[in-house]
Amino acid sequence: MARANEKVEALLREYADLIAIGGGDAFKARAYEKAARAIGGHPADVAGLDVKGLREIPNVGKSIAEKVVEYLSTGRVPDIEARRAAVPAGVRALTAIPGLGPRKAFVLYDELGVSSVEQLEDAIREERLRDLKGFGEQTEQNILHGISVLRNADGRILLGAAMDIAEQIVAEMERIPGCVRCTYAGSLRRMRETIGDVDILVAAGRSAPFMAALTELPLVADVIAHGAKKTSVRTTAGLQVDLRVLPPASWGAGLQYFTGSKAHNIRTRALAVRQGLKLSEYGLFDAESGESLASETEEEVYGRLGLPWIAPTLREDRGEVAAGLKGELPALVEEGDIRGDLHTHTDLTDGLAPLEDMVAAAAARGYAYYAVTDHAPDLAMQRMTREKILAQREQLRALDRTVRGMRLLHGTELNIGPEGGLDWPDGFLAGFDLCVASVHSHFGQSRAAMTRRFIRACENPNVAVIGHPTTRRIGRRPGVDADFDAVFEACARTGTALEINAHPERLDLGDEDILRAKRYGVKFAVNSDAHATTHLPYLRYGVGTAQRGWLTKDDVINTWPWSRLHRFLEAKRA
DNA sequence: GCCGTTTTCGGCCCGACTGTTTTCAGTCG
Repeated sequence: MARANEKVEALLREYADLIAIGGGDAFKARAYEKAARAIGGHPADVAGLDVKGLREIPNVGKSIAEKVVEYLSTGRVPDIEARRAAVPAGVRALTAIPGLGPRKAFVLYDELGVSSVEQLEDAIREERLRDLKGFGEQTEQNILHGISVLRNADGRILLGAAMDIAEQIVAEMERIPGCVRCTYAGSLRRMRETIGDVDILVAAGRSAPFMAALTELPLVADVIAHGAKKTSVRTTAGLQVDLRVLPPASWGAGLQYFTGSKAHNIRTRALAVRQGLKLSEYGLFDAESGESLASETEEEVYGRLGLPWIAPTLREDRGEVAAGLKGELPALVEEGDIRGDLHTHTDLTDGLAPLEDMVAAAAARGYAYYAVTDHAPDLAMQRMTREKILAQREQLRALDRTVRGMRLLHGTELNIGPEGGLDWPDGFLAGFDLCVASVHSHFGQSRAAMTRRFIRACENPNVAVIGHPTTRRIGRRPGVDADFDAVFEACARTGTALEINAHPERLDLGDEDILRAKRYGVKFAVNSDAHATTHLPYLRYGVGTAQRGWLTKDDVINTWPWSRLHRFLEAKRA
């Protein structure tokens, strides 16, 4: 979604990096980083704000607000351009190499004139680095290795892929004698949509057996660090995995610390400091006496700080600590609250499994209702016809009489055409229990046309849910450009739910958009979009994303009993 | 550069690991 916020965020991040490289005040660099993040996550478009409005955003003060206004009105900020002139862009690119930070990057530029990854490789080959203070032969090797890592895997991998690896490693660790507890932490536990590295925690008396076992796993390609408290490896897929072994008595403090986020930890540590306490991964201590006050469970640690336990998916410093202090944390939707999946496919279109198999797999998950929503004819390659979908309806109704405890819904996933039209006329659509409508083509329309297109779809009385609203594919394709605030408003006005598509390549809507949409009073549907029985469990990632958007059961229509969901669908059609 | 239930000045989270040093700086999370 192209908002001015993202551009401003990138600009401020660049400025922060340039300050760090230039050897400026580290706290100043961090101030710019904090402001960048705050603006990136701010719900309102900063393009419409003046200095006063900008300063109401946390961590944005007079100086940054003025730079942002200047940037938005003229496209230029002289201070930043001066920094750019002093430090070529290539030097900043060097800091993307793992193990090479701003200080060493600047030394390379200052002493050797290196200002690109290629020049750095040449300098290493010519052995020009080892004469520099703080550099040596090993550093050369580490940088070369970092460059190859950078080129092979550009950083983060999808939530689902990281979860698969983490769960394998956790299972291996749990088999080792002496393992008291083991789980994954970090951004994975927070259910971020992409994962930079996986943090595994073990509670045990001795660390050595676990450290050794990790380095010997077949999926390990490379041992990055191997110590008593921490071991880091890189998997064959290029994912970094950090293992930490903690004494069982500090499990809760360690889990809290390594779950993060960094910003949440800074917030909780600051809260501790104000109470004369010190919070580290080993526990919550009295700052004066050093006495340990809490460490065994996260509940104790948060409790001693005056907070209720905060769900990991909320720990992004989006106001969860303040809400916790006031007792106003939302009762988040949980996977167990989901009563049915409202967007699934069968092999009648591009799914892999026949109707009976999908229904059996859904029943095994304990759902109260389940919608089959195969593609409609405008997605031409699916070759759908009225006859085929009506035959499926017959088959589904017959199956419904044999399945106990689960209501089957016959639906379809319609295509929202370039003008906002749908595959079938209203009369035919009225025969479905539920229609999901999604954009599958013409991604490049103008913002105005795309916005009109979504709003027209919302205004169709048969459309209950807008499927994967931005149509992004994480890491492959950005979302379409539309005025989503206008779309969210239309959804709220017409009683149309927005999907939180749980497929790990989509997670669409994403957390930031969910937070924005919720302000309009929109309802959501967390759906798997399963094309195979094995996709039904993807729902967990959608629920995690919904939690990251602070959603409760009441916000999510497929947690509702059928009677309430039915009324919601009927109200739209009335 | 930002911020304030100790504050408009003086803090700003904290520890592990590595490689270079011989007590520490840089990097990372």
